[in-house]
Amino acid sequence: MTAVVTIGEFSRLTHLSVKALRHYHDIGLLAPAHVDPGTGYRRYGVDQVAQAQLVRRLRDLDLPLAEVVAVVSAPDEQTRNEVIAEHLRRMERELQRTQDVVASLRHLLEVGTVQVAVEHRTIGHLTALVLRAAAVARIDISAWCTESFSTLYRAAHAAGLPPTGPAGASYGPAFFERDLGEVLAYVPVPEAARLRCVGGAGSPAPEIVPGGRFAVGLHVGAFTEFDRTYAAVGAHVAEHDRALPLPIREIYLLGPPEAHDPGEFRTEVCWPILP
Amino acid sequence: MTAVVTIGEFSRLTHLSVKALRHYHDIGLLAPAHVDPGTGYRRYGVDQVAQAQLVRRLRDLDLPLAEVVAVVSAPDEQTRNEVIAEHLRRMERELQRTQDVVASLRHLLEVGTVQVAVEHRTIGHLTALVLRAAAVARIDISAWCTESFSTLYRAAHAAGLPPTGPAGASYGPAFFERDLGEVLAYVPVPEAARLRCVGGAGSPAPEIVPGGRFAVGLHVGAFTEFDRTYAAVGAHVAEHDRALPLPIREIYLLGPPEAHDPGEFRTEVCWPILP
DNA sequence: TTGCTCCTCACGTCACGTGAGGTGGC
DNA sequence: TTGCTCCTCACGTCACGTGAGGTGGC
Repeated sequence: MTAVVTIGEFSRLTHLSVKALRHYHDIGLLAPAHVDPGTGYRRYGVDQVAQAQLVRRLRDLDLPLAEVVAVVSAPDEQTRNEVIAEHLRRMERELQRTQDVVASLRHLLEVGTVQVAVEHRTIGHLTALVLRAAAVARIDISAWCTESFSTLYRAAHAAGLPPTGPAGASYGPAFFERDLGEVLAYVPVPEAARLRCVGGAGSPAPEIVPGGRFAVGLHVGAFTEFDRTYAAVGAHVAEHDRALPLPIREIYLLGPPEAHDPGEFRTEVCWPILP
Repeated sequence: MTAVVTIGEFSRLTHLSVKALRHYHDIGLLAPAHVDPGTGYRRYGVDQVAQAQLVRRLRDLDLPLAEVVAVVSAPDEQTRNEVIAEHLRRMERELQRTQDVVASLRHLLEVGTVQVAVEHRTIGHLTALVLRAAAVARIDISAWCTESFSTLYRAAHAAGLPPTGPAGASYGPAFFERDLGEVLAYVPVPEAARLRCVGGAGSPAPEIVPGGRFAVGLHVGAFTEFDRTYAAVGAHVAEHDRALPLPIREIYLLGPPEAHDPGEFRTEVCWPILP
């Protein structure tokens, strides 16, 4: 028989607040060993502290409660450790992003707004291997692009189609206005590809990517700084052209995996305008 | 005359979502240059993008909106940079804490619960220099203790009173149950000190710290691991003694600033019990 | 004229914290 | 018996996101 303690005692044992303990009971994580049916008084067994210690550390790492439940009720050690490891990787990525933003903020405060030369260009229709998604969240865009272009280049290579120009992607208005919207990634291939059967089932098939008239600015640097070139191109358009409510296109002249230093990345930002 | 754009265009220029822009307008941060009185349509000037870029970076760093307002409306560059710098320091501390918790989690998963030898001890009344606060938040406890003990040791030294034993602190029940409660820090000094006029105005004065009967366990290691020894001592008390609803005392046998490696810290955790 | 954009509520999210008002346990 | 602990609502926090329902602009 292990001893039982009141919620207040258990709080002192575990360094979890009474409010938190009641909440964990409400959601089914860490239910007390016994609840008095008349008074509702909670009694915790001292053998529950081990679980409480785990919960406390996971919450201190901001693991969402739903995942804490998953860890605590994991059928085996491996499942449990995988949830934790995935969260630690998420935190690593967050840290990297934070460092990028700090650098970007420093850059903004030092340099102020950037000057970007904006040119007008008519882009023709392109034959290309295409991947699209109806709703990509802005936070996921980097991972989505990495994966998509990897797939596209592999498919082009497997089909013996040499890319005929830089890859690109186009972003629907909702992607900016709602942080969630349609994205299309493409790798240009020879026109003749359309006549051939390319890839297997599930592989990207050749399509026509429609062209148009664009105001174009060259973005030099990391993707975290994209808004600065968008601001320059968009401001130019607002002052000199008529913007069209079509997707904005980015053309990746130089980027990963070829370039490793984000400072070297070169991307054209193409803003659709009235001809 | 700078051009004006709709909220949707401004969203594409700045990479701030339309919902976020409306929210920033509501709270008075980043108000549009013009609002149509009839329709409520917002029009932003393209010269507002610079401010928007700053806001976006600050929010990406999780600076609270109230402080973003403070930065954006700072009277001078120095005020602005100080708010930002303070936030960056906060983030540094957060990172350190996160790394500590990761280590602590790893330790828990590897070692499991710790064994702690618990002894019973009657502690007598102590003459000591004392600092107390009615409500210290758990997150602030480390900073509060560092500052308090620094003050106490300086006061003892200035008054020519050599500490007669290890320093300690006592934590009221609410400190654990509500993550916010009374804390008292003390440094023991010779009894004769009570007869002398010590320190100047505002300096801690000598007092009697009441003793009592305690269950005592030795905590070896970092303060982030405190809950493990609390669990051991508290469980022992629950099984063998009657706990009293009095403050729990910690006695700092070895800690900062003398020891630098948290692995070496030694602290006694004293749980008040019925004699 | 027809979509499309824009508008304003009202409510949801997440993990508790903050009281209010009341009762049981020692 | 007297505090003290414990209980359950109901609401607040923070920075927007998610619709609903409706109107203006090109």
